This record gives sequence, C-alpha cells and structure tokens, in this order.
Amino acid sequence: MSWTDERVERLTKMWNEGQSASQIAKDLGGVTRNAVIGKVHRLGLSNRTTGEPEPVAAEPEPVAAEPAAAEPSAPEEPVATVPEPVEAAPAPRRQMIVPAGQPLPPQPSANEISPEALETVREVEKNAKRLSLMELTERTCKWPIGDPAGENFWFCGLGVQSGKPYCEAHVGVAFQPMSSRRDRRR
DNA sequence: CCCTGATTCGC
DNA sequence: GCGAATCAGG
Repeated sequence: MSWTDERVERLTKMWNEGQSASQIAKDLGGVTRNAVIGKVHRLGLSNRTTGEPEPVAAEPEPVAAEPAAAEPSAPEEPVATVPEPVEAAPAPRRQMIVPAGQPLPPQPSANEISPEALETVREVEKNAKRLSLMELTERTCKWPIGDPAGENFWFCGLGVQSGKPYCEAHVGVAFQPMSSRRDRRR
C-alpha cells in the first residue's frame, strides 16, 4: 500500500478528529499504526487541531564568542522573552475507556439472580484484580466492586469473555436472559 | 496486560 | 519517504 492522496486525506481528517493511530490504521487497511504515526509526523501534523503557528522560537544559536572582555551591554538582556500567552486548554484528546453502550451493571441487589451465580461471584471478587478506571480495557471485566463513593472501589479486571464487558462469572449475573424469570403465567 | 503517540534508523 | 522496532507513558 502507498500513501495516495486519498489515503493521506483520510489520514489527516481522522487524525484531526482525534482518532487514534491504530484506529486510522485499521480504517485505511494495509498499514500498521506505526506507519500511520510515521506518516503523521512526516506530514508535520503530529499535534494541534487547527494549524497552530506556534513560533518555534528560532534560537539564533548565540555565537558563544564570549570574548571574556567586559561587555558594557545592558545586564538585563530579555532575550528569553517567550511570548508564551497562557497554557490554554491543551488538546481535547478524548479516550473512551468504555467504548460504546456498555452500560455499567446494576449492583446485584434485589435482582433475581441465581444463588449459584452469586456464589461464584463472591468467589471471583475475592481474587479480583482490583483495577482502577484507567486500567480497564476492552478485555478486562468492568464489573464494579465496592462503593463508588468510598475508597474501597475497584473493578473486577479479570479476563473477559470474548466480546462481553465482563468476566464469565459477572456475565452470568449481568446478562440473565430470562430463564429464571417466573413464567408470565403467574 | 492492554493501549497511546514519539523517535530512531535501515531500507 | 517509508515503517518496524523501540521507547516512554497511562
């Protein structure tokens, strides 16, 4: 694959939209995220949303002559007066921890969960990996354990069941199809 | 472990 | 110019 105008265009657009290099790579196909990043750099759009001039303070590379002689010049040489305005809000990089509609589960409470499931869950929670929010990925169980308002709060973090947001045990209690539901024939 | 972008350097 | 390998960080 080569960087045709179309592909470069797509790359530029997606990059400016904040897409990650790997996402762009997947979208374009035929390239790896490294290729994308490399191209991004070569194009000079490593960062910035709207072409930020950002004067690269061309350091005139002072001719460090240093003639050792008494230089009668003013002692205060404001050369380092960088027009640094104010560190405005940086890049609005958005990283979705929890991709899409992967609703956090309702804590097992007054739900109709099979006793066995609750049992295994207890077991699982004992050796949960206690991951923090940042450590969650698409492959870690996102089942919350503890009180979100307290300090004793973490996520299960065990390996998930392909695709699902939770580990096997938690999937069991999260997605209770409608088996144990009492027959509508009440 | 999974991911992110940044850099380097042989091709 | 290209991108794999590597680095640095979360």
